[in-house]
Amino acid sequence: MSDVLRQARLDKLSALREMGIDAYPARIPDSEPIGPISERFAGLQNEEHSGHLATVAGRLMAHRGMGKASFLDLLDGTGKIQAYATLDKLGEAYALLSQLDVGDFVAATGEVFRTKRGQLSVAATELVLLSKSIRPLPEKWHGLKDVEIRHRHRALDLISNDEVRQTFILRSRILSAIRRALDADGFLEVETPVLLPIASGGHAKPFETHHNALDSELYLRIALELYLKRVMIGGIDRVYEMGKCFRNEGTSTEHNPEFTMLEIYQAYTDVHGMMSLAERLVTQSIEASTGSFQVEFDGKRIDFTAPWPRITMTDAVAAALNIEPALLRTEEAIRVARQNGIEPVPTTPGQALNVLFERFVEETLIQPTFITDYPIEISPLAKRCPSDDNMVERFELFAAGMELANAFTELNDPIDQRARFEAQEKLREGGDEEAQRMDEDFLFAIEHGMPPAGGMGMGVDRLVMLLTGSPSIRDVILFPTLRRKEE
RNA sequence: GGGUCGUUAGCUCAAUGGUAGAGCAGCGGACUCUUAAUCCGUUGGUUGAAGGUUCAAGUCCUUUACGACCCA
Repeated sequence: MSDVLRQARLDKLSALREMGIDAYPARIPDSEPIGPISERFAGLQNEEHSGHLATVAGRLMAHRGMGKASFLDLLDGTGKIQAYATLDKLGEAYALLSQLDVGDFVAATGEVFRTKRGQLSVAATELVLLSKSIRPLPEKWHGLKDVEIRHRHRALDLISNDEVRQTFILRSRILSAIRRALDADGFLEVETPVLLPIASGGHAKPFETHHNALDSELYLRIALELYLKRVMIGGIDRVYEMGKCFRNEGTSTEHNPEFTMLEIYQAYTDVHGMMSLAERLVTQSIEASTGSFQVEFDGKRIDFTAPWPRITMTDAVAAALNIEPALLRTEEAIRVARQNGIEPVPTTPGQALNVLFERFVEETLIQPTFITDYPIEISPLAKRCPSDDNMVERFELFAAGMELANAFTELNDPIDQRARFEAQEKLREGGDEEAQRMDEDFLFAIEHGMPPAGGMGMGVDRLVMLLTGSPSIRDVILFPTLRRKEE
């Protein structure tokens, strides 16, 4: 950057030192939050004085000098208030103003009053520099728009763009609403390892790392599933974890290599229990955050009022292609895929159904919709449907064309589970790098008996995207993964 | 991985292939009720990087970095 602006502020630092002022004092005046003051004196008439002496502290966001009087806008985490600084009230301390810049932190003490023009203000009798900034903030009116700077230097984005700050406040409220809802239902939040000898429980390539002291390769987790099930096998009937998972793949508006996953396991229920749990969680998140069940997202209006429609994958694909559902349950499904230009041509009916779904249905699911009954070959951890050996009891929840959640009646048959893992390893040998890994430690646990259970995973970032109307996952992750830039 | 678009002052943006500009911020001055304060004056540039075409390149071409969007 041009050092001229920085140098001007460094010169002010020197000037302050000569004035005997510490620009970064360790002891600061006691102050009160700005927001409550604004609320308390909202009824103050123009030119009326409250008689209340307040000290406020915040970042200087604007400085309007009038010669022997100045107006300072101070912003803290709760709100903004104006300080009115005049030569006659401040005396020699008024000289401090000439060394202040927008971006500095300042405390002002004085009586709360309302100006002629109706602005609630503090008539400063004392002005104290709390911390000096030596770089200029982005421009006050147009703010910071450059997406790259916004992501690389999120602090500036948060300062400049109020809606960004609001998004992350809402994110926090959504997360705590989820925890509150689950805790109230008797779920226990646990923490399971991030560094694993084998990354299983999902279809994805993991990040690899190395443990020096153990001299062993480790992987970053791609899912929480198999460890949470071990906890449930151990007798914690209702368990969840909300934490980072890592997938070694490209980025998009819906993908970040590290993302926040919520996984929930509940003994003595099934996929249907998970459906109503999904509806409850989203409903309570909305009530705790935006309060609005109608969400504007990417130009579309999405209505989260439950219950949400439920449709089988087979019926959804059949409707999209205008064919008979029965056709998709047989080898004919492969022919249908070929006819619709699917490349490479799937080898099993289940894979064909899944690819057709992803190609022709997924993006059309704008309103919240449960898609149920998934092919077994893409669901190695889910229990079979009693009526159809080729399908499993599973749903995925879609909204705005995005996958929001994924749930099953959990497979608790250890013999079948081993066979499913073996089938996955075969796929891996056939070149599918994302096929799931055999996890002997998990099999060891499940062989001791696992209760019947429902389980669900939910993409927390995507839920936050929808509820805050953010079209990119990078809008809801404070520090999204970016390529390193040479400076 | 492929395609499209973008990158110019601290920030937001201009500039037919022909002298790189504006607003805000900054700096100097005036101003005791402003709030995008106002008024006068003024500083600030390796146009992301490298190469090429041309009398002349921010602009055209090639390569490249980073970002955004779309596609697989």
